[in-house]
Amino acid sequence: MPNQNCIHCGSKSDAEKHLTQGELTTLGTSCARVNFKKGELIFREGNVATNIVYLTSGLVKIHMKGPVSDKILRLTKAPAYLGLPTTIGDKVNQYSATALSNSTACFISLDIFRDFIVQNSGFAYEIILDLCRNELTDYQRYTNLSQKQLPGRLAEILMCLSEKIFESNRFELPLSITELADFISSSRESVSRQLSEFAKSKIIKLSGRELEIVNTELLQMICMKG
DNA sequence: GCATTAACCACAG
DNA sequence: CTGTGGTTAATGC
Repeated sequence: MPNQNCIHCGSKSDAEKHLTQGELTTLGTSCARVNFKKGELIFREGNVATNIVYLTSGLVKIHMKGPVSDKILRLTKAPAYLGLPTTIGDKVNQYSATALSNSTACFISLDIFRDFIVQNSGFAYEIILDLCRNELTDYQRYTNLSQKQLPGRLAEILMCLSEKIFESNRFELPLSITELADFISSSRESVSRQLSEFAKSKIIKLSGRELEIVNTELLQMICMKG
């Protein structure tokens, strides 16, 4: 595969915008762009981490194996880095990333990436910023999810999908019922029932995977009350 | 006690 | 994988 031309790439991360022409050229020699189909694994928990992965298009779930079942940690929408903590923080991936839609990701050699952090403070700062923001939203989600009952937890995820991911009241559910359960730490049966409940009380409309939030105010209420 | 919540199991599409 | 019904354990009036 020929080297990527990162200099003129339109999907640079905020950090990469700080790179010099020379650094971008270096980046090009060690960056490979790969397409993934919906459902394909981008990197696997337990494998050796040798690349930084930057998602340029698509939606991805970050998940790890629990003692009982899979646990979805986070949904990540492009553009975003997928595994900075697991790639830099350990030699082996602590979690997996799976494409929820057709996606494109750049694989960047860890050595090069580390050099940029050491050499370029603007680049390093953006990376730290990214990590900090993610950590904050994760803290928020986990405190929220751990203190709400099922309706509140499900409502929160639906609101999040609607507001943050799709920016619409109407969207196709990117997660199966089982995955929703893995996300909000519940059982698939409970999620299934709760979704029907929401539909029955006209808060949402669900046909197949198509979901429409009809009564946003009420869903918001349920979300906040827990 | 009684009601509520939600997990677990089993079975059927 | 999803939906449903029955059962059960924990928790809160």
